[in-house]
Amino acid sequence: MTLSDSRSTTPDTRDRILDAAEALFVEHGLEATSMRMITGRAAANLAAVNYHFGSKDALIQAVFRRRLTELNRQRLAALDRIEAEASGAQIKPSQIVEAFFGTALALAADTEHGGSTFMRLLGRTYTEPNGFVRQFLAEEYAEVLERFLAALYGSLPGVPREEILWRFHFMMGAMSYAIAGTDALQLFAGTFDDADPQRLMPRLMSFLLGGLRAPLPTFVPTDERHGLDAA
Amino acid sequence: MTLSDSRSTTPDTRDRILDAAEALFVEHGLEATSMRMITGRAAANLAAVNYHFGSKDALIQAVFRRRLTELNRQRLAALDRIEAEASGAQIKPSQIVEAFFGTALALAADTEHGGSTFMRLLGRTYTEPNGFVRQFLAEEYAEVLERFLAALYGSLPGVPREEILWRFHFMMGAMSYAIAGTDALQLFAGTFDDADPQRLMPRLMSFLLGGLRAPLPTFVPTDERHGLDAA
DNA sequence: GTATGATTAAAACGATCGTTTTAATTGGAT
DNA sequence: ATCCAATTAAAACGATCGTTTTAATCATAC
Repeated sequence: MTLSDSRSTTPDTRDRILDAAEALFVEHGLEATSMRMITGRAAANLAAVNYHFGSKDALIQAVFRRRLTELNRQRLAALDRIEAEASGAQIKPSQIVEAFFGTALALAADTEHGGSTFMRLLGRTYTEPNGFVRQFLAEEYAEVLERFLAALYGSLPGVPREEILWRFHFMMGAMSYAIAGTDALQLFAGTFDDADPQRLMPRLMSFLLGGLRAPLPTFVPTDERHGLDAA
Repeated sequence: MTLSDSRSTTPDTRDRILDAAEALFVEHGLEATSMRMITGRAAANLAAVNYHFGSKDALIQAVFRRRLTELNRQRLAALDRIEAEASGAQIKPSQIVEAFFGTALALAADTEHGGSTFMRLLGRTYTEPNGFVRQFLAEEYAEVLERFLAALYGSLPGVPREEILWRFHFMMGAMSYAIAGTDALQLFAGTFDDADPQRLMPRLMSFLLGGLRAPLPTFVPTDERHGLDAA
């Protein structure tokens, strides 16, 4: 065997490196995390990363792929189940939203197996400037996005697809901030006591569905202000 | 004079460095942008950054402060105007949202004076892991956030403040992705033709207000699934 | 026990980083 | 014209980066 037996009682060097890198990437970012920081935290030799993964870039991909493959598999499985239960009938947008974002939030709530750590990393990586990371994420997400967007199109007939695409993008942003919330919100409001992850899910879901089902914007071609009526 | 006369016909070295750094920070990120890249693009000597700003960190702060001070000044002015016109009466949440996010989007639509460039940078910096950047942004935003959150609390009586705080956070995430949308969405959906910045404003506003005014989540203390009714 | 392949250890590689130092050049005021 | 402060230019600093090389150690099959 060459790589990743991965079925041993104590985590081998390869897994320790992945865990250390994941945690450090969240804490300092991809670029600011050095190989020496990673191998130091993993109690491995400096050359171990290049030996097991080939390069730092390959390690970054391995860190993301390890979690992302399983997350997207769960997402597709949830969508499959919904579509099977509907058996051709109309699917509610809330079901689709919950399948996509609920699965992610469930992983983000899993603090025992490092899922929470990874989701914080993933949330801030959607806007990562690093070119190869962006392309890698795009490829990893291609199938899932295609499936879920198609499902949303079908569940919201009459709504322009561009509008759905934008709103899905907005929902991704809200989710990203929701997951990173513990980091960012404490900077905003001094004391932010209610970071109960159990409440985060319904909070985000209400917000996302409210935004998704909001009245369509009335675009005024001139520079006249748009008229959104009150709350 | 010691620094920043800043009223000359041709941009001086200091301004050229700020513009170059701003553009490079968007393209490559803060850490991945080197002093040599900055001074090279600005047609300045390598030592010019340390001479005019003192350090790279100080330059980063200068890049953000230059735009952020004016943006937040406009935001507070818009809020002042709204509260003056209301003269004690109830203010609609849509007005507050538009004052905060509309001002930002207007800056993001200003491609002539680099406002668009900066807002893309700002959006991805909210989740920046770099410690000193986060603290700097928190300080720059402290007053504005306090004012706007207080205004939202007043305009949404009966809604728990924690809920408003979270939803404001979600709105920040949606706006961040909205501004970075041109970058990120083209990775998602292959051809994404409708990036008309004129339509972005009403699109985002509808979504934000829909999310802000969504029904409050019903939190179920057990692990029972939450019941959000359909679309 | 010994050979063999996988892994770890230790040291060094060239490159680039942010910063500093020293010198040259500029532009006004006297 | 001359001095002086501000700015620019050029070169080097030590530190750290990702990576590679070479040697030592480990585990296992024979």
